[in-house]
Amino acid sequence: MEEVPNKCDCEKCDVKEMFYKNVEAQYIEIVCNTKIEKVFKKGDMIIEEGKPIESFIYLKSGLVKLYKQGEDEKGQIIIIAKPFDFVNLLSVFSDTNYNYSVTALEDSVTCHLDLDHIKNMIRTNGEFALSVMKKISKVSDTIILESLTIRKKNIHGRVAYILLFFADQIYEDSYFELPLNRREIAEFIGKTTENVIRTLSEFRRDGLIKIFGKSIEIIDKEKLQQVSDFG
Amino acid sequence: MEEVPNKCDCEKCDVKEMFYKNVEAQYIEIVCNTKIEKVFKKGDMIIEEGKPIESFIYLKSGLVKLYKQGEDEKGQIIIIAKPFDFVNLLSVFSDTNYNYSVTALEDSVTCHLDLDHIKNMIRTNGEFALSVMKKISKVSDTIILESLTIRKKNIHGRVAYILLFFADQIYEDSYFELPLNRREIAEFIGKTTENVIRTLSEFRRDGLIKIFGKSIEIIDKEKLQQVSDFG
DNA sequence: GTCATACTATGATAAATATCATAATTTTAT
DNA sequence: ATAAAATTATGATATTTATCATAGTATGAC
Repeated sequence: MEEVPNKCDCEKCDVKEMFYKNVEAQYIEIVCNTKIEKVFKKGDMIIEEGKPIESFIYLKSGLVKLYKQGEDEKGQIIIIAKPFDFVNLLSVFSDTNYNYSVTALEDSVTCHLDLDHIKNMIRTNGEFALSVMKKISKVSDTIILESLTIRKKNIHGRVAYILLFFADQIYEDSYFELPLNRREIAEFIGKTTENVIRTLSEFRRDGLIKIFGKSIEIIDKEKLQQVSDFG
Repeated sequence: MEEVPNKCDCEKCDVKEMFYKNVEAQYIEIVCNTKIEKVFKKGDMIIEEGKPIESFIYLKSGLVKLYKQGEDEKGQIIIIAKPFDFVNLLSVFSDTNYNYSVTALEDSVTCHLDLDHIKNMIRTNGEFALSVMKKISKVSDTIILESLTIRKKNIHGRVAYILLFFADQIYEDSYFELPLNRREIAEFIGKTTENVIRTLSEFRRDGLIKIFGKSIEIIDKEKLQQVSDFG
């Protein structure tokens, strides 16, 4: 992991949006001057469960997984987060230590803002406070509703859902390279690795997808959608 | 449902705590004067999925369930909320309509505060903003972590977990009346009604609990805890 | 390049859970 | 009070999913 101090110049940054819309210039200055960017390679751990929460972190580029690693058991993936989904806002205002870990699924860059500065801005700027609140609320909502959606499906529905999730929401392409291995998909959808593999093989046999190792091509999207919806 | 306008006089109210600690007297006045209390009978619907979010609601007394009701399928219970767990803060700052429904499991009283007043207070009072944020964050965290906890258990573990949840966190008594019927327990833990019933019967046969209709007495708490932890 | 290790794959079997059927019991409505 | 409806209960069976076993394939370390 590499540290790169940087000015606030990211395109399409939600946080910047909140800043520029709502925050006076001198505060932007302070926050930007203390901002740190960190560069992570695929597989690097960004946040470790149990460690103290020291800054306000969001993802600038790349892809990460949030997960919980219980003792020797298998992990549980909570969400896959893409850029500008905040990474650590689940507990950042309610807890002192992380309840989950975050690992880079692809080479990723994170922005770290001083937590006290952010809190000061919330204290002194109401519109900014409401923006942050809206963002937190949205992310929590998404996690909860997605987990309910997945939980009512059988394994076929769950695997189909994940494939469409990557195709539609992450890569916007019917051909993509899976950022998770089969075990991680299993940890995301709450099934065993073997059955994830088996289900993918079935989808391939039925002509719904093509599999080239970690690469997937969705062939019959309509039918895959049906499996996701009704499975 | 009965409407009762009321002053801010509730004991142990988290919101009042936030107010008195952080908010100037004139704001308290405004919020209190527009506060409405509503009285619900067991089984009454408090919030209906899809309806617009019009106020900031929290539970003063009683017990409620948050759930999602999909078409003709069975519902999914998200959490059981007790007094001073806010009821509607999951989406209140990020959405215009409810993503879930709320129904009273016991006779309940809710407090309704004008949403615009609350937002104004957040705008004008930083400490209050941080308090609200902390509360939202905490509730979301709890929901997410609880759902992960349940999801890694088998049916025995899940039923044991629910029984201990009511005994320890809701009623603080090893003897209590279940506020959910067997179908609702099933909707909470994501298993079928029949298997919930069967599991309760097994626990009874094994001497872990006694069952008198909806009333439960936990006989061997240590063993039930083991089933919850390792099942 | 080769070896070790992890990942993908598939079959056989076991275990867990859901579904279907039926009946007793409790609750609700009239 | 009684009928209807919902809930609780249990057994039999089917289905789904997990586990165990084994092997091929890919990947990384040296």
